Amino acid sequence: MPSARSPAEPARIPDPGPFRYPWRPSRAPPMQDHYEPAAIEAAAQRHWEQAGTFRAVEDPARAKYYCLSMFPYPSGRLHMGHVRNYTIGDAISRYMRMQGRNVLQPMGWDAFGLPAENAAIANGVPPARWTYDNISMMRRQLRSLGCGLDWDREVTTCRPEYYRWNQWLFLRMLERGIAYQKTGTVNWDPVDRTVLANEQVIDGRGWRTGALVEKREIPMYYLGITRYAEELLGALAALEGWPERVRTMQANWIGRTEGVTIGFPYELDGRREELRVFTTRADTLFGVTFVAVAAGHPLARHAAASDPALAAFVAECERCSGTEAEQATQDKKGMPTGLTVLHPLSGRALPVWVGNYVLMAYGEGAVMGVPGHDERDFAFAQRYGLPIRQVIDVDARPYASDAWQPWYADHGRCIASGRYDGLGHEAAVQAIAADLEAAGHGGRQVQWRLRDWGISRQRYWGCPIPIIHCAGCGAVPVPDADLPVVLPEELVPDGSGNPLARLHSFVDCACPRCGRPARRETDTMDTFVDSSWYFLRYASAGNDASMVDARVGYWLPVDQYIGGIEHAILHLLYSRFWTKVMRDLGLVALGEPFANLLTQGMVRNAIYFRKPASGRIVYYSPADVLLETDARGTPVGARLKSDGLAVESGGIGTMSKSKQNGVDPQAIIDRYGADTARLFMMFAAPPELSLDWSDEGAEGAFRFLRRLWKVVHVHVTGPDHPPLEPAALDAADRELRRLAHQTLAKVGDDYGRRRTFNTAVAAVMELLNAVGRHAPATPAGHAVVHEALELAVLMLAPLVPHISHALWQALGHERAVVDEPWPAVDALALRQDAVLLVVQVNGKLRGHISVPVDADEALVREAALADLNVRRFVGSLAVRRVVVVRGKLVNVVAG
RNA sequence: GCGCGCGUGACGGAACGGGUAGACGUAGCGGACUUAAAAUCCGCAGCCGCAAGGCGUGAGGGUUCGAGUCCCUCCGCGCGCACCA
Repeated sequence: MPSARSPAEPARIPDPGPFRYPWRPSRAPPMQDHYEPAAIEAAAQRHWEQAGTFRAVEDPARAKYYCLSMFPYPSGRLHMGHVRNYTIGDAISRYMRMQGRNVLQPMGWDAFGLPAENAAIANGVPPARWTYDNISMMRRQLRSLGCGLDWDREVTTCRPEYYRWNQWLFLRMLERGIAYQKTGTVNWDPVDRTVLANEQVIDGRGWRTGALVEKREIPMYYLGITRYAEELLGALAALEGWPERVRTMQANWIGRTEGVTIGFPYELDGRREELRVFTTRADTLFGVTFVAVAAGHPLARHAAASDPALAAFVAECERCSGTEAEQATQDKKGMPTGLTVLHPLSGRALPVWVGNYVLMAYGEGAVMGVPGHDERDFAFAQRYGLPIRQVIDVDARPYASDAWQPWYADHGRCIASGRYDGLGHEAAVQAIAADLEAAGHGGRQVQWRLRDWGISRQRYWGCPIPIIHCAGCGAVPVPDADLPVVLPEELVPDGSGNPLARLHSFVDCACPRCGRPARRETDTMDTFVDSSWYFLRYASAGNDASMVDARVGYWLPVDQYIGGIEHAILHLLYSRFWTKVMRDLGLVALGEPFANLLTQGMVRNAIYFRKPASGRIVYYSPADVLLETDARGTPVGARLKSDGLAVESGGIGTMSKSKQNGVDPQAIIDRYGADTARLFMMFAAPPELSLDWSDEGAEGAFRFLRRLWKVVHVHVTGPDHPPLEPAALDAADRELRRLAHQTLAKVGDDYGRRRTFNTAVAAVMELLNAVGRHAPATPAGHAVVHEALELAVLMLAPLVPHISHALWQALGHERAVVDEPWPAVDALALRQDAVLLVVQVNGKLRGHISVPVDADEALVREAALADLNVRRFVGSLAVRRVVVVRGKLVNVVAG
């Protein structure tokens, strides 16, 4: 996903000032000679807790940095995706902290949702109990991971003190008409008598009952996100800190299309009506030979009322159209309604068909059929024997209606179109739109793909919608003074409808308007509502008097948001919308909540399975499989450890329960420590790419930390050394020192600008390898090693904070490493006398030359041409040109 | 079908603005240490070749002194999504 490469950190990093030499030749307290992660991780975490290190306090004098990872759904245990997400966020947070920023890194729980109800159905435990238990478990796991989180700002969306503000803002939207009621279609399980989520419908049947799912029209609440379509689309361009890919996806989802709405007049029961369609190809209007409507279109329903065959077809269309994707894959089918409409310009009569490929939700729910120039209409016309008419000419190419050619859909000049003949695409669209408008049959229009956001869910474990239904007054908003409408937490759903609806103490109430007995709304809100503003609440934590307060002005926008690519559309779009609504209500000053976005890749693992003759595939955990390799290490087969028999490889896939290829992060933390888990996650791949789990890789990360520990141990138990004097070093010491500062410059760039933690780790590994090879001959040499080790520990501190905490102490420091500033690069250390240049002849590598760093081009050229191997390859050829790239290479062009 | 990406050793990946392809790690091989194994340390390691050298970044073409990187065509894989009219 390189297009989604992390953007540059736009904020200016303060100048750290001149380089200082902070070392004291003090002896550190005695150091354990073995790396024992459990003990040092507990000690480091205890220190942060006692010092309140990560408690964020607003301070207008300091530049803030709001680093936010998407909060988890409390499903039970942390999975590797969480570990990756929170390690990336923590690394960025700790790095920015070292840069002197006032960092806020909060955490919370997206605690409402369907899995809690499913668990309740399976185990008979109230969703609340299950959810709160999971939260305690996962909070403990997050602490053991060592994330620098401000737990004082924890947000739990299933708590009334949070969701009361969902209700409060919903009422404000209702007052302004942004929230409104209309009917919507839901999946109805006739056996369980309950509404099913899309994911609970499998092949058109209810997941528990297997009953054929029916469609039902029920009243629901909607949020008018389409009013913000223009702004949501337009503002994308300014979100420079977002991956291009996500912006494109959102733009496609919002889907702005310019076209023409065309009304086809008809008479029905003596009344003059118009069938409206939307098209981007108004220039093909004279090629229309039929009009197709969606199964849910009023005309289709009208015709079906008196035609049983059509009624059956309409019912069939409606049954299988669970999702739009599903509808997209089915065979294109249709049926005539027997009705006709008139062409608005030619007056010709056109048949009206019902087509299963026409979407009720987009445009007008009807399309004009132009088989001559639309591939889908062409197939439809061929199947049902409808006329095909050419009305666009492209370079006088011969048109034949027996087979589709791709160029039929190209723009060209109108023919057989009366007075529009000869016009090009744009001119024809203009002219036809103008004439339609003059005739009162339509005109130019902008169409959006985006639809309003239906938030009603017929489910228990969610935020109650604050409405009371009164026989006399209708749907009455709950008065602000009566908020929150508290969700009772002791109910246990059993799969047959919403248990709230059967709880009289919840449902029975008095109408706030007339006082007569009334019924409380039992629908709850879509959980995307909860996650649409939690990032604002972190900045207003604990405020019982208002939804948000002035602290939002300090912390927002989020400087860095980190989460999975699967949220690229819905969550991020809803959050942007919600923020804009709050802005328009005067609650916040900002219009976009997330300045920079990092979408992390999936965590994957190998998949192994057997497919027995009985047919059902059985998956095996990679931990239970032994790989066989040939002499070169190429895998040739795999066997199950338990029975020694072969298993098939299913490649690599996202970790999932169904594929049995998940790895429990807790097991890794228990075995190697949190630092190893974190280091492996950050080293194995750049954050935006998918990451493949590898036991050996985790082992390798652990090995590196153990070696780091050992190198520091050997150093601090070695001879004393004087303070570093950079000016008086021998060549080898100077070289190590140059590498150390070069590495520091690279790692700072990798963390801050590129967000490529994997290459930063590789660079520190190289530095440590060099330190291991370096045999200091003098006390001054030990001072250089000391500096290199200190820099290594500081550089690794954002990634592996626990071992860094311990090693920093061992190197003789009283202040905790977490409070240290990011070290400054010593420009003097980077200075080199000579530089090695690559020499090519005709673009091929033929040698290297060493030249003074300030050598001019003539000197470099001369040195290159003097090189023996260069002379050998140039031979008798004439040197036509010598390209010199300063500090890099010389290319001798000969021929 | 459309849109957006991505194809580099056995594997994960590196190569940042067109300038030494394969950093770093994993797996592998050889050696040291050990009664032995593990751990650790040292070394080898893209392919062909004794070497000199040649060939190599999915395939083919182009631009350039120079292409993994830019452009075109094709193939494969992944993700997203609309039969969007």
